Amino acid sequence: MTGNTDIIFAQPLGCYVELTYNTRLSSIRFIKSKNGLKEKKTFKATFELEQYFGGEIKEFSCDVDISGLSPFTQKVLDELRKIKYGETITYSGLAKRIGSKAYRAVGRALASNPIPIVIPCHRVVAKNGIGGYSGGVDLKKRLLELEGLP
DNA sequence: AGCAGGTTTAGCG
DNA sequence: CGCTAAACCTGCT
Repeated sequence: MTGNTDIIFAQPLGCYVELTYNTRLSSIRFIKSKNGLKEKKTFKATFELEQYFGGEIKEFSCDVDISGLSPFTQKVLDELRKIKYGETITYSGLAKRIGSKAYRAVGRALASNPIPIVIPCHRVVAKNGIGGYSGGVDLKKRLLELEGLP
């Protein structure tokens, strides 16, 4: 693998974001380092992400590569991408959408989601609270606020 | 096989 | 009202 990566600074989150590409966008990760990293923008999705953070766009048009994940997980993530900007859904609600009541398994699927934000796992909240998040609940809150949610 | 996970719901103090 | 306990389903070790 060539390991093509882009890096941008996400103002609303207060941290850097690293995007990894293969043939498609394959993974996103958050970098908490305070040291000055160089922003690098070469792929379309990178610009989209930057525009998203700036509130200029609400949806992503780029495709993602989740072929390495299990069928159930892919199904969950695929369904999750249909959740629109500014909307939220509960773990059980999402499970119901794919014809299952495995809300616990849904949480697991989201935890193994390689591409947060583009696959809006932050829009999935617990029925009685905000729920959890791979990159930290604090990060999740900021993402929700960015979309105008309490 | 067994365990743990980004939950949920019901039951008690 | 806040907390503990058991249950559901999947992916991993």
